[in-house]
Amino acid sequence: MTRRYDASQIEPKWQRVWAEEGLSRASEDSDDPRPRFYALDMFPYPSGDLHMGHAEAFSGGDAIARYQAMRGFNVLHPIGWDAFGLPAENAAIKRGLDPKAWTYQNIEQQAASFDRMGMSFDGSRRLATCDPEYYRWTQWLFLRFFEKGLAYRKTAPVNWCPQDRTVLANEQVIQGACERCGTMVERRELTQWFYKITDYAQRLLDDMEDMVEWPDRVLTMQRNWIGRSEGARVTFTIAETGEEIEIFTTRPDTLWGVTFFVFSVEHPAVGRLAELGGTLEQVEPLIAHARTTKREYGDEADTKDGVFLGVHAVNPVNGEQVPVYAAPYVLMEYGTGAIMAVPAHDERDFAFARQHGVQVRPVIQPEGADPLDGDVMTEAYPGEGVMVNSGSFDGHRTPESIAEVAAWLDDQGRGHATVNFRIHDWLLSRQRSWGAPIPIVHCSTCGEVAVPDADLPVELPADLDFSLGGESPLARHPTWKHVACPRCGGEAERDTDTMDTFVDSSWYFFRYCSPGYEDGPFRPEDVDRWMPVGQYTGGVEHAILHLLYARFFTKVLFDMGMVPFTEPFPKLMNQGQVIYGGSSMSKSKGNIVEPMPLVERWGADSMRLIMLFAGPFEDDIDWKLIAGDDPNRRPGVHSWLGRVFGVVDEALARGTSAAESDALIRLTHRTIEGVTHDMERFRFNTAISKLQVLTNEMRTALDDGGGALGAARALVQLLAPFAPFATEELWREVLGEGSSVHVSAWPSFDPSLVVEDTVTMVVQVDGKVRDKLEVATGIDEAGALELARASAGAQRAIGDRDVVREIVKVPRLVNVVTRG
RNA sequence: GCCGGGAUGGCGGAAUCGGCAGACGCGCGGGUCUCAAAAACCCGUGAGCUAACGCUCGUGAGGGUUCGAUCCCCUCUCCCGGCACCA
Repeated sequence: MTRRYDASQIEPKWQRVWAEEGLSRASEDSDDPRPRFYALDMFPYPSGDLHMGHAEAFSGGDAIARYQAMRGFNVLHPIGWDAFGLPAENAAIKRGLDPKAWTYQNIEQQAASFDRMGMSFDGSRRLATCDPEYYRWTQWLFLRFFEKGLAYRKTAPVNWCPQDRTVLANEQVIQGACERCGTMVERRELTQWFYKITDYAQRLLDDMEDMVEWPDRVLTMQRNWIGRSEGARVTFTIAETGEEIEIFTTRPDTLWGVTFFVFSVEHPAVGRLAELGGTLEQVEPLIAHARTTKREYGDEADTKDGVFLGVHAVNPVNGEQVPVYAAPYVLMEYGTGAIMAVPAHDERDFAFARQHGVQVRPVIQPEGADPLDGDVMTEAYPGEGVMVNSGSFDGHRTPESIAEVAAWLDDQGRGHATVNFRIHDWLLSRQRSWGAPIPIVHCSTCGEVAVPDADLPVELPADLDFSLGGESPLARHPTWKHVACPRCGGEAERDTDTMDTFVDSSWYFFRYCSPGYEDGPFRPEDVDRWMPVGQYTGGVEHAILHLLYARFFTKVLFDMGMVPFTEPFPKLMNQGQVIYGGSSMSKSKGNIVEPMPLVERWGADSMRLIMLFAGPFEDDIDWKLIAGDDPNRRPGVHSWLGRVFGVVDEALARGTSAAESDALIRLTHRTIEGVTHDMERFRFNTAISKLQVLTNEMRTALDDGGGALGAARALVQLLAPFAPFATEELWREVLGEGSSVHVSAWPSFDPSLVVEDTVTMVVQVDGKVRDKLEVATGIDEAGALELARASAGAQRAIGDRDVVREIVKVPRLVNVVTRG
């Protein structure tokens, strides 16, 4: 009597049993002999219920966690929520909801959905970054950074939405407009808090050399973001005022080719110099434009835009005076916000020079080509060559001369070799109220004063008014900010900004090691035991921000002696996105497919198998292509699970009364080997296909009257990380095991049984397959050749032509080469 | 523009120390069962030629290396992702 597969009967039952048994709890028992494994998934943001992206990511992460547990590891697999941030506040503004209630309600819903999906999270370690007992330590860490000078305040330009009257993060500015109301944002100078990540730029770069188990694209993105350039800083002088202006260049060897000088229009000196030069009228519109408009890139007209300021710069290497311009093509945020322009050897400078009629003077001549002539050049020459018109450096070759000139500048006191980074310090303050308050008190006598550790957390007040107003709800609160200065006791005000949510997520993985710890963000011994993370799983959208910040935090904690390693995530795995019809799912496109209805209809096991069988884990899944448009169509993996129930049931019924065939035993061992190998490389799709092959062969064996009990046990165990509910049912209820399949030992294989005793040998003639022979695996070359020559297919193809060569690769192939 | 990754049946994908291209699944076609449908199960399914045995073509395009190329090399086209006036 074959048991029918019914997920709705099976899944809620085991969900309950596992919770009662505490199956997923990591062991802190010091007598536990098992090695530890930390399986970490990027924690979700609690806006609404789980979406398809979560279903995909966590299906993979959970498969890894369950696999490692069966491999004999004591697995830590925690979950939490990245729970501060804009959506909660927007819900409050738009719909008058309490952000805290909204957030915790969503967390409960997502937690229930995770349970329903069979995720093996250790529920005793659950956290949310908006819990006061969590952000207490976010604030504590901020103060440690502050003490070290790694958190500081400075005035910087930020994105300001005049409609919503608030600062926005860069991510919240879409094509120059506020993501919420569509208003063009302005740039405003505001005093903000920063983390000094630039101090760690070189180390963040260097340590990537050893991170061989990260995806290349993520490493590349981080390298580009850090943007290291070697070059020199050179000091120019404004002829009319005598003030010195430093520039950064990667090509000091072209200094003798400078024919003009350019400030970014946002450079603070521009207004003053334009006034002096009598060109303020022409310059002002450019400055105003830059202030209110997001830069458009790739705009040809913009590249050549610019205004002569009416003043001149003195070139330190030859004393020449060159005209000074202000132009939008020079970025305030890179280098010093001012450049020396060498049109003969820089594309952008060349375009600008031709537009404005500035001289082009080549100082690098390509070897073995016609000499460059500045008057007739049609494009810049950025390549290598020999220096000319460069004083005593004439005849020196680039690129070697770059360092030579830099060293010479240093000797002369006119500049110095340096390294420039593109990365900026991390602006962490937000004029938002659903975040961790910055634990600083501003006192008119004492200045910036740290809130004493004993007074942490600085808690958010419960009664914030989220209606739109002049200042943030926190700043507007009638009493919250007014406190006594911790140092002098005088009247003072709290900082009313909160921290970027990326601060919250830069250390949550440490907290999981010591849930509820009262004496610090984590207990160092716990972190020492569990970390670094064994496997980190999450979306590639965090390739730069979160992963870079978390690496930065870890290095700072290392320097403080709090953790014994400098990289938190040696292994990183990025899942692909779930898209629909070639583009991302979104409300506006109306193409959102929800995972939970799928789970209710077909079961969590089927949902997980659909996700992992669809293709390589790191590739996108186009839901339209793999599932079609009919939600009631039975998924193929669901039918397969039904067949698995059939074969396991039948294998048990037959028991040992019928012998298991040698072929099936060998296939079972090959499957164990193959699936194990695939799990190590996250090739879930091919692992599942191997299990399907085994299922099909078991079906055949049973239909032929044979046994399949050994194969059945292996199948159930190997499938357990993917389909935890169905396999538990089969393991305990059908196979009658006393304890969970998820704590059973991952099956091992006998290498001697992995090798087939016969193999198909391909017989080729002139590289084309002409016959296939079944031969013994251990066949020797002479034997193989003899069989091949004699085969009907080879005879027919060779005909009466001469055999000129025979290639034998035992036992797989013989290729007979003819000439005829 | 620069960097990274791709292109294989109707579809998702498999196979790379160079050696049977298309595993596994979806879809589709045919069949069994059924009054019928669904489900389940069985068979078939790259294209073309052939009565059949078989043969030819085929992994984005072109070329090269090789007995043999989806795999290695060169040139090109297109697609996806990231960065984007970075001096």
